[in-house]
Amino acid sequence: MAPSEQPARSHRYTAELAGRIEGKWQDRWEREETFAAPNPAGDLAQTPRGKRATDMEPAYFMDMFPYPSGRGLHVGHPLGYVATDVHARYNRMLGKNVMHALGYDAFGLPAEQYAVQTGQHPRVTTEENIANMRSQLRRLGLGHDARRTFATTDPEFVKWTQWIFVQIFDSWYDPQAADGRGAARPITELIAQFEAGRDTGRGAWAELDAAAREDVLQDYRLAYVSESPVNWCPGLGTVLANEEVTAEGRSERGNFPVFTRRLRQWNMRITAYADRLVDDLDAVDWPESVKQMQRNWIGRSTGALLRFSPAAGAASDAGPDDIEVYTTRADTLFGGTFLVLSPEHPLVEAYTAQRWPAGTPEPWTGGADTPAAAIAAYRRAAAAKTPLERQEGKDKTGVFTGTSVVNPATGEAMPVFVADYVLMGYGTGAVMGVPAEDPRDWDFAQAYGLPYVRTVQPAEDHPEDRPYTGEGEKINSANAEIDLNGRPIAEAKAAIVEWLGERAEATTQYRLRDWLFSRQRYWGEPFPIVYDEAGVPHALPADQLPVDLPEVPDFSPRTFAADDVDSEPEPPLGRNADWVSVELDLGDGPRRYRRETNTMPNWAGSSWYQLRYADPHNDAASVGPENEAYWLGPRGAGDSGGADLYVGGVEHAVLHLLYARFWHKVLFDLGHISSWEPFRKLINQGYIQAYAFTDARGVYVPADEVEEHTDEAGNTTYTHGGQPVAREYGKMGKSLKNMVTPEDMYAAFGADTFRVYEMSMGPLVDSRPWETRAVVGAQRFLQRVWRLAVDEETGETAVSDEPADGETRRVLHQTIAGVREDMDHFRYNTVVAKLIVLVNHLTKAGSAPREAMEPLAIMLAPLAPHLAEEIWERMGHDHTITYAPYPVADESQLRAEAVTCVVQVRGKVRDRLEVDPEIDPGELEALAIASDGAQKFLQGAAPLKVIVRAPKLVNIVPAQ
RNA sequence: GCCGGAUUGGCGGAAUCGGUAGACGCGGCGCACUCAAAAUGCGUUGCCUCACGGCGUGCGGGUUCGAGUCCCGCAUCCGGCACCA
Repeated sequence: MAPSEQPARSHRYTAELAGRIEGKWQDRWEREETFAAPNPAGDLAQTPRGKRATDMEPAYFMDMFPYPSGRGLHVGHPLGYVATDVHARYNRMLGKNVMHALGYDAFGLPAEQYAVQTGQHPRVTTEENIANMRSQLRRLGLGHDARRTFATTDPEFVKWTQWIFVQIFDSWYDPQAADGRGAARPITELIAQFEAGRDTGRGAWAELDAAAREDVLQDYRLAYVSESPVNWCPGLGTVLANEEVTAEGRSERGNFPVFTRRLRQWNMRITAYADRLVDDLDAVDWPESVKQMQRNWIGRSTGALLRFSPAAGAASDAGPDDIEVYTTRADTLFGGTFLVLSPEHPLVEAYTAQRWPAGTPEPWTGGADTPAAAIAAYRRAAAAKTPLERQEGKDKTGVFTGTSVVNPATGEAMPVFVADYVLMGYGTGAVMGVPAEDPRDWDFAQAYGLPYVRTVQPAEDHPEDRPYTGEGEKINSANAEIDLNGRPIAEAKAAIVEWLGERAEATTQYRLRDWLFSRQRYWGEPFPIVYDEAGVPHALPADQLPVDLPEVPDFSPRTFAADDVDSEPEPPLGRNADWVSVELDLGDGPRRYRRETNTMPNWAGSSWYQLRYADPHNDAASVGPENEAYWLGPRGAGDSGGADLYVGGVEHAVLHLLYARFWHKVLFDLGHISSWEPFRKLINQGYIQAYAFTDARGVYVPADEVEEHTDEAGNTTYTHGGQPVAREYGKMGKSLKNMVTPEDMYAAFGADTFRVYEMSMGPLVDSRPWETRAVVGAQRFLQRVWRLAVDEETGETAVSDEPADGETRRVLHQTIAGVREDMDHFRYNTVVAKLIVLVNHLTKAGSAPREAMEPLAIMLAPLAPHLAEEIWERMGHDHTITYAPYPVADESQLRAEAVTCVVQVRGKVRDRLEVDPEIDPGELEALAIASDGAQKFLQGAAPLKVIVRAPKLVNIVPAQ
């Protein structure tokens, strides 16, 4: 519209004016380095504000940093960033030294795939995407310390990622260290122990050559190469960590089938930290659900290893080794009627008999003439199954080995089977079959006609034809030496392990597997590892880092048909022969080495970036000790240390968050840092979801063109171009044609309105639907604030220096008290509601006293920082509102002159009284009983009982 | 199957110490201003009932003077794990 049309309202708070105000303050914050937080030491110790870090309480708030994809943001992406920004701004006003910055997690497949398509180097694409994302986010007014930003792809950052890898490679887990709790120690300490005579398991250390010594060390290093079963994904052309494989046995990325193959790959010995990763969850303030997911993922279980010997005469002539099984129910040994080996178990051959024993039931043989033939066929079939197929249907199958072991408790023979319901990857890969107390063993016993013996008295209503896994007294569990009958399960477990002596050992097992750490990709960190002629890996010293990515003719991973099980991984870095073969001096003169050609997984950079924000330019250390201790260090006994707040999506509950905890603990053990957890408090923000609409063909139509209709019966229907469409609810995105972008919001309302709306929609942790038409509510609120402070006709400041009236003071101080409380608990939705109440009161009162407007501006500043700065300045302040002290409620102003007391009869409200807040309870009781509402029920009679909660409530119970 | 979490008006949500259920916002309805519209302001808005009044926090029980809130049982939905011995 032309200005001449509406001269009277030329100073209205429109999207256009908001945009001007926002740009002004964003420029000024940048120019003045408003959000620069001083470090105690190093290059970031000085800031324009001149405050010293050591004079302030540190507060470190983090977001899960973004992957700078080229696809652009939608309104859901900034939710967490706005929340941490609100929290950070609030804490600055409480006088804390707030560190808040944002980096970029920039290695990964999308940039690589884009590079493959365009031929452009992924670094170019990545940097463009980062620049683009940075400008998109700048418009939100996030108060980040720009000096602390970085990308995981920056050579300076890669250098320290590689350095940390070397630390992990050059250490082992000493279970004796840290007073028996266990800790990572330098590998040199282990070598010294071997030199002093510690058993290597492969002969005397002094007699071993370099390659043999390295073989020994590889069993201890926290980063090691091993040939072991891994998840090979031909469709992606790379191997994957267990955490990256779905329950269906497919890749989380791309949904390709994943196969188990034995390959030589890098691993991280995260299993060494299993106990601490479980136990230390008690020290952090995280959502219980995430803690539970991590506990489940680590899967600690306590039980016992039991050893079974071959039955005399039944075994092959060779006399095979004992079979060790893991069980959590050692108490059920008397009910063990058979034994099962996983198809991959190393003792399968040794237990395979020459011929079927006389009387072997037909189903046990799998129809084969000899045990060897039956087992070979069975193993072949098992190997061809994907993990998914292996668990599908859960029908138990297996074949008899022809051999039996002896049950040490009963003396009975237990036939040994091979069956694929037993997994090689857990426990010992062998289980004792106890049909009566295990549903899986029950199913197998049913299928193969094996007997069962109950060893726990089932509950009375328990059906006879079911296994019983509940509590109860032991039965049928006695022999000449031990009698468990009548005892509870827990006691029986301990007793049986003790009785078995040499044949048993109490132990702990974990579901967690070591972390497969190498990938066959281009766009990742190269390993800081070279191999000598003997194939011995050598870590590169810090002064030779970073190892930069080589130029290669083709970035793409070599992928295969999704079901091509026999394909071999082929790392793209191997395509540059000049890079792979290198001459280096690692302390013993220049020699020729071959570089490791795998790259690190995506998770590497995010496993330690929480440290780098604290000291982003340090080129002598990943993080300087003084800066780490200040920002992340423990603040008292029992405190783990770590960032004060970490906000991000719950999808990283077991991947990133487990890896980051693991690396953090290794660095702690090695003495590089003082904190032993990376994140003290974790909040998982909810998702913003959106409605999408499909036409009669099931094709998505643009959601912003859909019209809503409500008929007289109140039914709502939707049409697009006059045709009915169906509504569904889900993610926001281009493919569902329901994407709303932050830019749309800036253009229509301004960034402050967008921020306020996102914070007011509901609790941070809940998911909620996006509704563009509701954003106007936030805009109206900010417009009212603006109108209180600024005359819309003249543009003059409208704040008065007259004192506020009593009622305004009361509302103001109630608001301050409530808002503070809510801010402390991240309840931003109710903060907004309370500020609206205050603003509505001032609007209704028709006055804007400075006494109320200044606290209002400060309370509004974390949520709508640009508008708050603008009116703060117009109220005569030269300095940014960022560090204005947060208001404190004056208790003496909170008391009202009268309060409403409800009069209840049998808990139902029957009357209301206006009373003095200080009223005497006895007086209030008399007033309540005399009230019309109460007398209607009492009719003059004395009440049976009266509960008085002065001054708010009286509940009367009449006599009848 | 196991483990977490949820269920409150047309919609998002408040009430978290057992004490006025529905704050605040969207949407709806009405009014003012306006030639008109937008914007803004004011009023109203859980359901049933003309009203008096009654009923209401997923369902069924219980504890209590009083229950959205605590206890027992059930249903539905969301998330995670799932042959882990």
